[in-house]
Amino acid sequence: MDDYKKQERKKNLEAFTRQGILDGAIDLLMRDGIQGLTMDRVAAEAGVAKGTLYVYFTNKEEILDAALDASFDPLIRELSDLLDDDRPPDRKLTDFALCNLRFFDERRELIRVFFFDRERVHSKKNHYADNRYWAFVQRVSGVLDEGIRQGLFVPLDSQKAAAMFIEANMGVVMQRIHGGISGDVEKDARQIANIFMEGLRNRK
Amino acid sequence: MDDYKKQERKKNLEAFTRQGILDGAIDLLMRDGIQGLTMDRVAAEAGVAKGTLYVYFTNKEEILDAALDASFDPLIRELSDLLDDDRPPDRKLTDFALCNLRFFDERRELIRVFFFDRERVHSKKNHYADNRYWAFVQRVSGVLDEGIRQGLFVPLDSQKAAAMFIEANMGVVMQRIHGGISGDVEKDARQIANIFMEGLRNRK
Amino acid sequence: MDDYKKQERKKNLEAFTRQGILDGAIDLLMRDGIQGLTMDRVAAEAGVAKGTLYVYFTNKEEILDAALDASFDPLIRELSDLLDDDRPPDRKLTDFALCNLRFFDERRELIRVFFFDRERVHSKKNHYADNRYWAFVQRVSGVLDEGIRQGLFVPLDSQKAAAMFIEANMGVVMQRIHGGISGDVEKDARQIANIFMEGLRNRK
Amino acid sequence: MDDYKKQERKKNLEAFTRQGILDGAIDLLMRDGIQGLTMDRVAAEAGVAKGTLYVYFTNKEEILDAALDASFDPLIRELSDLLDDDRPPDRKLTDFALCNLRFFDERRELIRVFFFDRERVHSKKNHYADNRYWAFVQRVSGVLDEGIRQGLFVPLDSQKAAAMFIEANMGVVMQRIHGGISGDVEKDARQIANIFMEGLRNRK
DNA sequence: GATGAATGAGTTTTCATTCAT
DNA sequence: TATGAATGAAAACTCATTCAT
Repeated sequence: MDDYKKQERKKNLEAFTRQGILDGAIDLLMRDGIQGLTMDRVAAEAGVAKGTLYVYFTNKEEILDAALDASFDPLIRELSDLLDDDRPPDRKLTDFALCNLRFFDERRELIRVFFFDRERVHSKKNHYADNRYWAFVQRVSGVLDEGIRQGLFVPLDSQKAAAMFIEANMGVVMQRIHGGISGDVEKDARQIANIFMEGLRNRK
Repeated sequence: MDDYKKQERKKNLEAFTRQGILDGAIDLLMRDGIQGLTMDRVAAEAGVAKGTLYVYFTNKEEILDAALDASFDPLIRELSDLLDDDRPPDRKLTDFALCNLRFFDERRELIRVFFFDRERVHSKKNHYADNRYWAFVQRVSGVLDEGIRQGLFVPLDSQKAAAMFIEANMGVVMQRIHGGISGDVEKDARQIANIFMEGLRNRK
Repeated sequence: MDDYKKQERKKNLEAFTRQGILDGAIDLLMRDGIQGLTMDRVAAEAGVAKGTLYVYFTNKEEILDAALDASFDPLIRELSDLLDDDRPPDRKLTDFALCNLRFFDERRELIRVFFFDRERVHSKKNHYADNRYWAFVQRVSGVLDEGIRQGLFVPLDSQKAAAMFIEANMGVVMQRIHGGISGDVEKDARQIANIFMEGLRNRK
Repeated sequence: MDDYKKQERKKNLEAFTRQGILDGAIDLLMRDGIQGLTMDRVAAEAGVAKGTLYVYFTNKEEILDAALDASFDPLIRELSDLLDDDRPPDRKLTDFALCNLRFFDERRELIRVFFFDRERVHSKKNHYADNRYWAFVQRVSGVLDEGIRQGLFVPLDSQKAAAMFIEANMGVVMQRIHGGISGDVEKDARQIANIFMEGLRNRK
């Protein structure tokens, strides 16, 4: 076996162990929340020795960060794709809401993590997840700007509206979880987008 | 000194120490977040011995709960009063937003605690703060129902809309804090209420 | 009121408070054992302030000692009277056992205290309860000596036999408590005395 | 080194540390009694960090239990063997007493622990040491039953007699310790068994 | 690289005792 | 004398991290 292949294999093996640790951490995170994430348990869950964790990560925080990243990755990717393509702005908002609702319906434990993550976020500058959050605010704000430019939406502070929109989504997610997920996702998603686009006002 | 006065004074003294502990806890909470709240630090901050904490509170959880309660008490009271009086529903929404924005502008550290509280909340049934949160969802939902009854708003799932509205407020709060509190409060408050009531749609 | 009367009254009052504290301690002792005896609880039980305990007793140990003394006082007195009067030695042994069994049947919580007291006893020289225990060994030993002198019992090391006899009583007490107090007291008492006096040997 | 050996060595090392902790705990127990058994001191005595204790035992109670077990193990084993073999019943009683006396002569501090253990025992159901105590009562009771069957002993409540016998042993142990261990063991053991078998009565 | 035994600083909690009023 | 608020030393337990193998 030549050196290149050897190195390749090694790299794969490493990636494999690293992923295993991360998977264990994510499982733990979804099961017991951030408080339940101890190095002992991560090691046990991943089936490696405690010391091994420190071979792949410098400390607990790094594992936590990576696990959080990985947890939200499917959502992030989906939302990203959605915002990237060429649907009309109003459609994008509805689909954005739909994605959110679906994601948390299936992973309701993550809502806790989501909020907690923000708590961590604000205690430490330049946190990755934080950046990601604000990146989404930016992008939704871009969608709104696009709608404004197209004359679809009224001119307004699109950044604030974007933040509002994202949070409003979380509000409905919490409502759904709190109430045992009543009502179908599509209807709720439409309502979110609707209120944002049409408002509550009855124009008869 | 007669007995009544003595007892009165004692009661005041007691309340004083208790409040001191609570103040210390709140300060700590706002400075370092929930993770920074240790009994040692609370005692130091309040200028009492560690044991004294246990004279006034049965355990750490009680202090935390009381501190959280106390932190949000001014906001809760203000919002409560506001929702109770006889303004028209649309005005209530604007004022609600205004209160929120003002409160967190001045106590921006509390936003972290606010979110974290919810994290704690969902891991433990029947938490007080949780009840308080959902009580507000209920009351805002009541305002919406009133507006619907008056023909002011279109009929919709008022509970979900209420949750959306409250969260949307938090979204703007975070925006303001993130961006260094740009723009005046009234304008932002009006925008929140506006989007909810009128929507984004440009009707030319 | 003259000075004498005043002082008398004071003394009575003092004795009254002291007794109240002791009564509270005894109740606590019987309810929760020695581990459950804290100064806080004694004060609450006695209906006085914590500080007051230190007016009447120098420290916790003194209260504990006094309470233990008082707890076993009825037993001590009864056994004392019994050993003092002029029954024949063999009768004394039976009656001794009977007293023991009856006492602990009604106050089974004290058996724990009894054993624990010995634990405390041996960790500290010259403990009162300890002395009392050995005093009883002495007196039972005296009864045996009397029986020996009368030609009733065979000559033997009466001190050791006395200790054996007292402990054997405790053994049956524990048996009774363990088995839910089966069999009547008189029969058990007679058996204890019998075995000691007649032995197990079958002489056909 | 092959895998088997490695694992073997590891197991030994582990057992070694565990035993070291236990030895420390036992020493402490014999020196200062149960009250003197704190995790800090056990760690210091065993020459390990406090945290290490929790690697090998889940909590203090487990250490205490294990230490008590280990302390009495030699006695338990010896008594067990003795009761198991085929000596005649009366011989078994004498030998039982002899074992007891010898054991506590050499480890006189354990007598405190022995009694205290019973205190703990009765405050908590299904404690191991408790079972062990009552198991011995059962087995001695079996010896008595055997003697009765053989026509050696008079028919009586063998359970109660067994409890008496065991406690009587403890009485003599305490006597010996109290009096500075006067008289030789054999004589005392014989006396215990004798009183039980022959009684005190002088038959001329 | 992988291990896992060992660590020890940090955390919550208890409670006998003191002392100013 | 009586009070009870305040104390602080001491106890049990946790867990991220290190390091020799």
